[in-house]
Amino acid sequence: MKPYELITILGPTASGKTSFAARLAHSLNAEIISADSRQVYRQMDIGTGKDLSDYEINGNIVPYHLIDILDAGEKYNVFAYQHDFHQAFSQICRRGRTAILCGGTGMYIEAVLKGYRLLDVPENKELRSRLENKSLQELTQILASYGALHNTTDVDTAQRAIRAIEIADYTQVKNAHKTDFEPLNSLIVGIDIPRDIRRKRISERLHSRLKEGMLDEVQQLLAQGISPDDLIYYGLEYKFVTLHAMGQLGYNDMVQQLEIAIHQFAKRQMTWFRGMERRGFRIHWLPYDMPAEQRISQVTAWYNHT
RNA sequence: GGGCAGUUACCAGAGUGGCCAAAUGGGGCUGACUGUAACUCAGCUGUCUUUCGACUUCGGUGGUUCGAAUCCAUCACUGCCCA
Repeated sequence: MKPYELITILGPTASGKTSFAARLAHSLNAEIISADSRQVYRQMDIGTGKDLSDYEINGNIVPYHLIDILDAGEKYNVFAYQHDFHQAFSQICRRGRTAILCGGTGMYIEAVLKGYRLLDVPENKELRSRLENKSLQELTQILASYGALHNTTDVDTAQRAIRAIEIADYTQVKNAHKTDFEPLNSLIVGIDIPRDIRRKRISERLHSRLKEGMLDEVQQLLAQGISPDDLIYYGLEYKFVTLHAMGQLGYNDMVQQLEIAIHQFAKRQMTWFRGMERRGFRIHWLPYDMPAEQRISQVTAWYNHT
């Protein structure tokens, strides 16, 4: 069996994966590569639950990558992630250290582990405005007219169909090259947390983040000129708090709806991880409440024995 | 004490004699996803059954009727108004 090239730690939000990954990294003299589609943004700290203090173990900062690499409001996507991941990964390898991929964005994790072949397709505003008012049926026809589909994403909504057309169109016109990253052999560890405890933690964490100034964080982003729509697109915290800031949602409704949305998000994350297992990834689940030292020695043993 | 309104599945809430296991929304569960993924979308959600279907439900009880969530009586509870 081929030796592991890295360790992946995954789990739903509020499962404690970051603090575990940091302790593990500290113990293995490893570095962490984040797999979180929202923590890439600077100034989006409380709402994305960055908890940068988690990376400090016994006074040492565990090196981490792909956090705070973009300004809020900028665009990011799987392609960029795949690229950035490999840049960080090869640096870490060059230093002779172990890389720990840790995060909750299932698609980003799968993209790098599986070696998705992607193309850097920028947003095509002209194309989008042209497709804006078309029905899903029309869009499906347009997409079909491009011939071979370049992906297998469910094209079940106009939004997804438009992006698929954008990609098909770009592929044709520019004749661009796809990324060519190899799949990676990773030990995958999942943090297993019972649903009721996960839900309880999510609720508690939401309330403490509100106390920590989550509303101010959003206010500040708005004050800097970031458009409400962009913030709303970021989802969850940024969506509901922005709606509240814009006067479209009362405080209590915001808290209530946001809490529900985060629970639903955590469920979707689990659906993705189970899907990965169905697609052939072996995930080693460890209980969320197993003592850290025990988890570290277990993971270390798995990692070394491949 | 008197008057009126109400009591429907986890919640909200339609339904006012047969087409009702009961609209719709929310929640919950399961799932899809190689492209903005903290997105977006789909299915299920009384019980048993893979399906067909069978069975038990619409506050309790007792009636009317071929047939009742729907009509009548009565009891209980809730809300509002008058005392």
